[in-house]
Amino acid sequence: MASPTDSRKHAADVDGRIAELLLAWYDVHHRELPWRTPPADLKRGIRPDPYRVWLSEIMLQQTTVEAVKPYFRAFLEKWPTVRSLADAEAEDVMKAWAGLGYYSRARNLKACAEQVVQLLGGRFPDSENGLRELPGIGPYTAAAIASIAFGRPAAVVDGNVERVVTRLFSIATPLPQAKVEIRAHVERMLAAARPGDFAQAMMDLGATICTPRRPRCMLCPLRDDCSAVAHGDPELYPVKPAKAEKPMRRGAAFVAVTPDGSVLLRKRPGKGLLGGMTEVPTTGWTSRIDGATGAASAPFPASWRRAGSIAHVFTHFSLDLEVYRAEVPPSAPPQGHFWSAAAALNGEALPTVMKKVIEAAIPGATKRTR
DNA sequence: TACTCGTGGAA
DNA sequence: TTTCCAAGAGT
Repeated sequence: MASPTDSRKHAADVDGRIAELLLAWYDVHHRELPWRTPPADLKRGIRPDPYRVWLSEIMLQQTTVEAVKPYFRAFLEKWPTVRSLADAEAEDVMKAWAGLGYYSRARNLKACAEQVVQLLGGRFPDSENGLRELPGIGPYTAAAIASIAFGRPAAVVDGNVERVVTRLFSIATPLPQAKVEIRAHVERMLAAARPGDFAQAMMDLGATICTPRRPRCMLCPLRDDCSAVAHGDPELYPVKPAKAEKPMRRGAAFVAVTPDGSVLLRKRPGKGLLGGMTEVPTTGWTSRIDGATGAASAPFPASWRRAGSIAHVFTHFSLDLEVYRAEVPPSAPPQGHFWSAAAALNGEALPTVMKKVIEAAIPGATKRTR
């Protein structure tokens, strides 16, 4: 009969073996990503640039690697250092972020860069607690930067880690209640000497092997230690609560265009949905409309004609917008509005939903180069 | 704790 | 077509 002490020692052995297997797999199978310092470089003493680690982690929040890549490259080209980003115009940052979604991240990104430069001498904090003080950096991102950029043994728990760990240990507790238990497991496995590689290895495993659907268990380095593989179906984990149904919202959008192709735009409020981004004039997005009501709610009288409609899906609601177009002579813009020249349209801080609206009214308008 | 907050790709 | 959901944070 094993004593409690023996039991704990056995558990520690298992955790240590898992970390070693995972790191050995990562050395061979790690993904090569623009923001990543590969393990061979780390072993040669090359240190990651905290600015790049931070920038990538903010962009990667709830966003796929493939979506982030071009934005990461563009940001690094425009603003190679945290100081250059701190000195940037906020509007230029929003323009560069347009299309990536979750626009509060862009506002917090700029605010964070300013704090790092003005309050911290241009250097990111090297501890979780220090990082947590900065805007846009929560529990996950603080742990990720501390471990990847500074080699701190922080427990990095993201969606990948939640999936890998709940499967490894058959944790049936639903998220988010299971987070405490997941974190405890990660902290025990962390004893390894390579915290940053361990975190990135867990994420690579989750992204390429231990996937949400149809996990490739036959290729998994942790297969022999995985409780879900041994006892049942890995796809059962993690257990998540049922999601709420998305309500439908409706509205009308108005694209006023001059003979030379300029389009009337305005800025949305700084906070909330699409905060700080640019849009064409629209009605509210709650009421059901008909054509007469739509044209009557335009920003000014004009010969508005239906140009079609667009559908867009946000995180918590779906939106149908009727699109109206009017040819108007050049004039002073209404209060709070501005004209964007045809050649400048593509560079505006237009979220995807607004590019859809403008495309419906003026095909090709947002795809022209400046 | 429970909402809010985007987008596009995969199955 | 529908559904899921991706390196979460702020309130």
